[in-house]
Amino acid sequence: MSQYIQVAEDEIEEPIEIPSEEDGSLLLTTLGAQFPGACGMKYRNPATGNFRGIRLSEGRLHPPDGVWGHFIYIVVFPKENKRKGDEAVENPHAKTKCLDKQRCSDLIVLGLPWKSTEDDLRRYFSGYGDLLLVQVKRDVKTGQSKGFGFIRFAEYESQAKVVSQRHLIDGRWCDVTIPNSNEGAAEMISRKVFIARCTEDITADDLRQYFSKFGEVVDVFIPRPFRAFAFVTFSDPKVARALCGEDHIIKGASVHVTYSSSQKL
DNA sequence: GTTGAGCGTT
Repeated sequence: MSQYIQVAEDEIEEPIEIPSEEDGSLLLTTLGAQFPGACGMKYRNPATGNFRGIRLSEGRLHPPDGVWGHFIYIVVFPKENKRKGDEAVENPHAKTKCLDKQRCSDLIVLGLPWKSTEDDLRRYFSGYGDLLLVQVKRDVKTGQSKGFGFIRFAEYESQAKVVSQRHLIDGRWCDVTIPNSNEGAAEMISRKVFIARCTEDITADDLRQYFSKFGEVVDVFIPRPFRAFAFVTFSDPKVARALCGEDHIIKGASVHVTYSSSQKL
């Protein structure tokens, strides 16, 4: 029969009571309704003092030895959410940690009228939430718009809403999607990452300072003359790997992190 | 001065 199970974000937080299904299993979706981004549960085994994982099968969590009992269960979130130096970890408001799974990305806006400006885009999309980036791509010589641009929201909810519909901007229907990130060689192991789309005012110090919050930076290299990219080397390859595929805003520019294509390991 | 699927000065 259905019962209520005590679940908490961690051992010091107050538990929430969450209902199981008729067969005693707990739907992961039910857990996710209270703890967005949750991927499992664990509990402290009194006999050993260790955590024990709860069995998950086809979206259902199953009680240990057939009964939930009086334990307080702890929600488990994906490992990426616990990245060292991530601001969500330092944030005292634990709730933001759950939403961390769904991070904002840059969004491409396709089909813009030739005349649309960044101000037009900002005016239009600010109705959906706070914007961290607004760009209209132009021919560097003529200044003529290429008919597409990029935006980025502060909140994932804004992003989710915007990509779910078409947009009438200055009389033309535009599509907004997550851009093609050229993440081909995913499983290479390296401490060095390639930083694409750098602007000329981003210095080596800027890069070092910015990326240090994710892990120890051991080298920064910016090719001269300016070529709009740079290399950052971390002491820990795990930090490099975690950052790959991400976009980061530095001095107003959305830089893109990948592994560098030509690399001697 | 033009255009209308795509992907951001590697």
